[in-house]
This record gives sequence, structure tokens and C-alpha cells, in this order.
Amino acid sequence: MTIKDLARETGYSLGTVSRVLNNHPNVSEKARKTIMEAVDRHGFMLNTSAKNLKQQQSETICCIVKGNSNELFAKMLEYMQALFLNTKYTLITDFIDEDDNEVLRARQICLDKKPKGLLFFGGNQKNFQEGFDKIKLPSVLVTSDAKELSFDNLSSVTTDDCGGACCAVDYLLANGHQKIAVIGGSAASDTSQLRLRGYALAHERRGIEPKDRGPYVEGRYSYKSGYDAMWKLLNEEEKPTAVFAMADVMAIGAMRAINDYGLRVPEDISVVGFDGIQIGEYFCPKLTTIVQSVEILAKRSFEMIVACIEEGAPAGHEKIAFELKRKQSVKTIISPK
Amino acid sequence: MTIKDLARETGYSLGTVSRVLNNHPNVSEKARKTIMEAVDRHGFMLNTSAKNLKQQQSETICCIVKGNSNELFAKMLEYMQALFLNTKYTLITDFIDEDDNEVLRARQICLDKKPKGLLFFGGNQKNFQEGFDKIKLPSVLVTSDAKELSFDNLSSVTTDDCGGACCAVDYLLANGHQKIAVIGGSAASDTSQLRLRGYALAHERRGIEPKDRGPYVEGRYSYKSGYDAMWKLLNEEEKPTAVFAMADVMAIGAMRAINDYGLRVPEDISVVGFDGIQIGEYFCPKLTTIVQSVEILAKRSFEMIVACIEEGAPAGHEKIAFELKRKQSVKTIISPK
DNA sequence: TTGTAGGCGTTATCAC
DNA sequence: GTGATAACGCCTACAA
Repeated sequence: MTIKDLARETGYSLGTVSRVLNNHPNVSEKARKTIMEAVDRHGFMLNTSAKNLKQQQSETICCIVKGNSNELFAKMLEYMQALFLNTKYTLITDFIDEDDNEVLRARQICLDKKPKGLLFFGGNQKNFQEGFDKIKLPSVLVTSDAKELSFDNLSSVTTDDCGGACCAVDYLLANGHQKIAVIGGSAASDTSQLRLRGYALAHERRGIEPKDRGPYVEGRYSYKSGYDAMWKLLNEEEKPTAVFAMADVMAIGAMRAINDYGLRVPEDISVVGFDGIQIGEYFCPKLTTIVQSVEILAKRSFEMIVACIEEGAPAGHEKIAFELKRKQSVKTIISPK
Repeated sequence: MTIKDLARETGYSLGTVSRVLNNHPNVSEKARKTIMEAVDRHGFMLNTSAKNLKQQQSETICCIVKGNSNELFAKMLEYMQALFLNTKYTLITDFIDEDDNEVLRARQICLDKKPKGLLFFGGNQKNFQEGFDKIKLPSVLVTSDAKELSFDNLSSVTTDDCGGACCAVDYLLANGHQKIAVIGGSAASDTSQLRLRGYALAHERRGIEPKDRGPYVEGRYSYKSGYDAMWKLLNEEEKPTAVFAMADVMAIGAMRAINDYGLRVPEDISVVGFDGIQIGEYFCPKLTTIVQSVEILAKRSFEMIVACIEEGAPAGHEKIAFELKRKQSVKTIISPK
């Protein structure tokens, strides 16, 4: 069933049917009614391939989401959808695997759907370096800094990773912890780099030498990896009194490991996470963490992409404020100064 | 840039370029090489709209996933992708919102991509009743029973929800618990119905009258909802000694509520969940739960859809075995008989 | 092995 | 208001 069939059946021409289906003006009420009736009768739907093929431009913005079970991204998407509701743009979402190439995918989407702008939720610097020059659309990379990439059509909005980590670690130091271990992602990742930098910064500000700092265990952002990393730390000669985990999931894995080892959080070892995902609030003890504001992240990304599209605003790179959420997973060794 | 440009540039014709791009035989090595070089040079990509439009049939199976942060579905998808890797089919995935209409979406996809079969991860009976008659492709509904719908091209694979719930509750009864409360989804949902049926069944088998059973608190499948439901139970005159939560997330919310109320799991109140998600293993105490086998769910769905497509097998409705994972959230009041 | 031409289902630009 | 008709980019007979 195509609009051709619809035309034949209603006695109107292709053009009129198409006009009705696209809510164009200049169609008689009568035509609209007859045609819509036929549409409903058959449950007719337009073929979007044909539509996309023909349309040169669409009032569409595409959001490419990396990884399909990321609570932060899911929440951000909700806000984003709400924001686009009252605009002339339609937000379309495309989920891709964690390790798929988002830039390649974006290029395909540009070809097929001809969107006005691109939003990337998560992204790998390397993929951008290699292929983003082929993309000419205003784009915003959310959750990862694109300043260094310096494409003039690629903005970015990120949480202040370095500052957040610094704040978390400083909080631990202020509470009297000394050797603070870090568990986090691969040192090769930009985000991990920044958070590690924040860790160092907090120490530097208090004049603590590198040799007097705790160890860094690399892993992936998962419960299991957090567990394993912590387990490793627990079996070393000198156990840390506190751990900074670069992600809440790692923090939770770590807390479980501490429990299994027979120690307690925060009595024996304190833990601070990063992200602010829900489960942190439900875990026992409630996780003290650096909260990324998904709401502001979404809002600023939205504003930036729209400004770039409508006013040709230049690409910008913005850092969003974080918030230290003090809960129950940190013990005060000396009263904070 | 289109294949036309590519043809012009390489001196070959449209046909040859297309053949190269689609790995057809009957192309000279030379042509393949020159054309591929041009493709790489420009980073050329085919327009999939045009491709889909033209192609009448594709060796494709589409998986429509409802809700984009469902751990069970994400895991199932991983298995599914692995299963399809060695077949001639390409699995394409389409994520839709929790409350979008999966059947409508499926119809659109059929029009656009002309797949050979459909996989639904999650689905609403009502949507199927209303619109599935328009879909003529072999389909499998995973995680929700489609027997009652009785479409001859719609199979289903589900965990034995009733049996699982019965097992969970029986385990609690066997451990000496008496008034077992239930917290779960809306009584209107099929899955909740089945799990509630299992709860009743476990009691019937031991000859326990409805009046001697615990209360049922309705909610949604979320941490918060589990928390609220439990809080309500805690503030009633007669507190339960055990709770069966229809989802692990609810169970975790409930455990947090118990903690906040000043009681302990399992010493004061025991909890059993349903699903077998990761966090249950990391929570303190580790959650005793009914595990749905995502692996088998995926495997059987895969086998069924392929059988329907290739051998015209009739639709079937299968129940997958669950597993009771005994961990730390249940206390034995009397030794189990 | 390669080239040519028709058409997939739409939308948009014309006339009428 | 409405109806022809020409693309959109690609695939695939069929012809050479």
C-alpha cells in the first residue's frame, strides 16, 4: 500500500494525497476528510525511506547515544526530549554500541536523514579526530571535551571532571584521610585523565608529594571492575583508609569487596564515587559522590545546538558545575578544617 | 556524493560501482581496486534510504527493544547479536521509549526496511491486539506471553513467571515465614498477574487461606516505588516477616526502606526479588532472587524466529526455566522442611 | 566483465 | 484546489 493506491482509491491524485499526509495548506476539507478516512481504514503509513530520500532538508536533530544502558544518558535524553517538545525540531535518537564508531554512524545519518544538527552522548576522541572533518553540521559532544579537537562546528558540554575529582579527594583529605587510593577507567581515556588530574591537584594544593599519595588501579566502569580493583588494594600490604572511585558503579563494586574482605564502609575504609546514579542512594551505606547535573548538561547542550543552527553561533566548550553529595560512605578521621 | 559521482570519477558505470559496493561477483580486480580507492579517498557511504527503498527484501531481522535502560534486555541483546553473527541475517536494533507503541513502530519498520522477521523485547498486549493483525511477518515476543493473543505468526518466549513467583514464595514459607507481603507492578499488567498467581499458588499448596496471607502493594518497577511500597508496609500495624518483590529493583528499594526504618535484612525482615540483575549481587546483603535466564531467553527466541522464517514453523509459546538464587536476604525462622 | 535503463515511494514544481 | 511529472540515490535485469 502506497500513496498511489490511496490516490486511486479516493479518486484524488498523488499530489493531493501527499499534501494531506503532510498537513499542507491548499487542500479542501472534503479531500482531507476522504483521504484521511482511507488512511485510517488501511492503517496506512508513509515509507520513511522514500520520504528521507526525497527530502533535501528536515527539521530534525539527531542524538547519537553511545551505550544502551547508561543511566546518565537515559536521564539526559528525557530532559532533551522535553526541551525539544516546544520547538520546531524533531529529535530523533540513535543508540549505538559502546564500541561502535559514533562518527561513522553520524555520517551515515547525515546522508540518510539530512538533519540540521547532531548531538553526541558520549564519544571517543579518536573517532572524531579521524572522521569528523567529513561532518559539516553543527554538533555538540556531551560528556566529553572537544576543545582540543578544535573543529569549528563541534561544541562540547561536560561536567568539570577535574574539578569534581579534586573536590571529592579534597573532601577525603579534609576528613583526615591520607593515602587515598584511586580506582578508575583506563588512563588512556580523557575523562579518566581529567579525574586523575583532579586527584593530583587536590594533593598539590595541600603540598602532598606524589610519593605520599595512594595507588591508582585501572579498570573499566563496571561493578565487577570496581570490585576487582578494590580487592587488589585490600590485599596489598598497606591498605588505604579511603578510596576515590571514578564512577559510582565502581564505587559500589568496591564497597562490596570491602564487605567481602570483612571490613566495613565507612568505619574501616571510606569511599567516594562520581556520577550520582540512583543506586548510590539506595545502597547501604548511601554513597557519597560527585553528582553530574544531567539536567544542566542537557539544557546547555540544547541551547548550544539551537544557537549554532539558528544564529550560526560559533562552537563553544562549556564546563558544567558538579555537586558533592555528602552521604554515609565517608568517615571523619579528624574533624575537617 | 553519490555512486554517480564515483562512477564519473573512476570512469566506470553506475552498475559496476554498485556491484563493487555490494561485493557482487563478476567484477574485475582492477575495477574493484580503483573504485574502492575512490571510496576510501572520499569516505563514501551508501545512502541507506535509497537502498532500502529499492530493495524489496533484505536478509534482516529487526529487534525492537522497549525501554533503553533495561539491564535484562541489554544482556539479551548481547547474546542475540552473538547468535546472529554466524548466520546470513543481519540483526538491526531499534530502541523505543517505554511507553511508545512497539507494534506501530514495527509496522513502520516493515515498510521501510522490509525485514524477514521481528523480535520484540518487551511489549504491551493491548498494542498487539489493536495492530498486530497488520503485520504479516514471523515475529517473537520475548518476555511476555502471546498465547492468548493467538496470532499465527506471533510466537513468544517468557520466563515461567507464575512458577518463579511460586518458587520464591514457597522458599519463604519453607523457611518459616507466615505473612508474606508482596510488592509489585500494577495488577493490570500480565506479568504482575502471573507472579501474583504464583504467590497464591504457593500458599494454596500449603493449604493457607487467602485471609491468612500478606498484603499486596502495587507500584512500578523502580527503586523508588519499591521503597515507597515497603515504607507503607512498615507503617502498618502488623509488619510482615518477609516480602516478595516482583522485581529486583523493587526489592532493593524495599531493603533500603527497611534499613531507614531501623530494621535489618534479613534479621528482621526477609526479602526475595525477581530478575537476577547484577546489582543484587553487590548489594549488602546479597539479594536472594529468582533469576531469569537471559541467555536461554535469547537462544530460544533466536531459534524460533529462524525456524519460522526458514521452515515456516508454526508459532509457539515457550516458558523458560528460572532459577532460585539463594543468597543472604532471607532468614530461616524454622529449619526448612 | 561492463553499461544502460527502469523503477522503488515520496515530495515538490509546475501548470491548469 | 488539484493533477501531472520530474527528481531523490540506489539496485538489478537485460543487453552488449
